[in-house]
Amino acid sequence: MARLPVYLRALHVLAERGVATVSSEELAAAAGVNSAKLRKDLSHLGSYGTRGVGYEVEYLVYQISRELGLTQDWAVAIVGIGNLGRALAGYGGFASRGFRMAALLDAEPGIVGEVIAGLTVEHIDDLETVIKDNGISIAVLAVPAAAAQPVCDRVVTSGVTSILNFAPVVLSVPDGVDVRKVDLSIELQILAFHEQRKAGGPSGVEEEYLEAVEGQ
Amino acid sequence: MARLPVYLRALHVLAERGVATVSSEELAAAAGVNSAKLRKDLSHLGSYGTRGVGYEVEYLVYQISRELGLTQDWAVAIVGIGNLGRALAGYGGFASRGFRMAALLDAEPGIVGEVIAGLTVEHIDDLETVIKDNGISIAVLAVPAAAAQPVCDRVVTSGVTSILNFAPVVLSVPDGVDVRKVDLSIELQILAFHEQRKAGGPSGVEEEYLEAVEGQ
DNA sequence: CCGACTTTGTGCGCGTGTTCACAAGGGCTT
DNA sequence: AAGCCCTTGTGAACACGCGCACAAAGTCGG
Repeated sequence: MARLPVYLRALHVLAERGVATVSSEELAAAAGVNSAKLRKDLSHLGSYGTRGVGYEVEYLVYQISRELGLTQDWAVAIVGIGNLGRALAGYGGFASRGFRMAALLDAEPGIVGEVIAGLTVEHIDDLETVIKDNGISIAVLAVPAAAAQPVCDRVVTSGVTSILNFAPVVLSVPDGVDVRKVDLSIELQILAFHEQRKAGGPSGVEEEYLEAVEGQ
Repeated sequence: MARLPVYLRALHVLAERGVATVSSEELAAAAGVNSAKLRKDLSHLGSYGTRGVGYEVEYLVYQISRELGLTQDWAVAIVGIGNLGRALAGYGGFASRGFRMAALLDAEPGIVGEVIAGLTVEHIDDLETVIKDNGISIAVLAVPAAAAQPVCDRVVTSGVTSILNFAPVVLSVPDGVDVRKVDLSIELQILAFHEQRKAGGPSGVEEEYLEAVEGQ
């Protein structure tokens, strides 16, 4: 389930506060979901709650981490070390959750060799070797749109089976390979859509258009 | 609908290639969705197709842009000019879609005054003034987790009604304010979850745990 | 001008995910 | 030890979105 990471974060916050046990109601509020949904989610990975009391925070953290596969560490490569790639390489939220930045790759000669967050940027020509030698199974693509599909094909051929794609294109991959897409522009467009709705819909422009046409 | 931006991008690509008309089947393939779903989506914003022919690319671009509110320009502020904030400020995908970066804000004295992508970073103390003077209705939060809720409260008070949140916290906002959340760590965790499933589920660790406990 | 072909727009059934509501179960107090 | 209270876990109704399949509609060739 896609909500487990949210629960996990809320649990970590509670654990830091020294909270030992939490009810589904409280945790649901912290995670911003319905309490029944939370209980059903948790029941899908076993019965780890105590009726009349709630869930033991520490144990639940362990169970969710295990379910998500965060008890093992995952080697991640970032391909494309532009502004976004650099930001991702330096983002602390990854390392703290079992994700290890194992390689940075770029095509630009001026960038190759640079050291970022303790890693030397390698040339994309060595992509296959780097991925295999480091046992990388997750790749993050922060390359230009035109390069995304070719790079994608190469990382898949090299054995990567999970891809986080920041390029604004629809990647096609073989069965068995997972792709998640983050498109910053799309997020803003969705906000603009709702923003416009609040302001009374697209009517104003519509009428201008019709008037312009019919006025001829 | 959240898919309209995807259609729009595919249409832009087609328009650049000089394609004048497109069938739902082709466009659906380019956007990576089912053709019936695409037709239903498009029919929700009016009947802009011609049976037996398809959709006129240019006209459809206009209609979707209008529906999404991209025919007007939106003033956007980025709060938090760390690595991620810089990457966002320099991201070309925004300006090309009617989004105008109108202000950059940060709390760090060493960053305030810096010029990024043609904009001078302003101090967050002036947040209210900056937002009102520039007519900003959309804010992007790229601040540390601890600062997210206070900053959120301030931008909302200043009149912002749409927020794109990169901080790993659940923001609480009044009714009428839209929040979209992008959490890079969660995306990776979801990939790890599926990755683990491919490798046979969390069984290995489970057994180790049980053996360790029962062996006592 | 007509018929065959193509493609849109949509009614309908299905599966999934969500929520309500409650029974089962465990702790706590007396 | 017994009853009360609290919280989990889940059965069942509900809502929603998806996709199939087909009728309506418009184009193109003869």
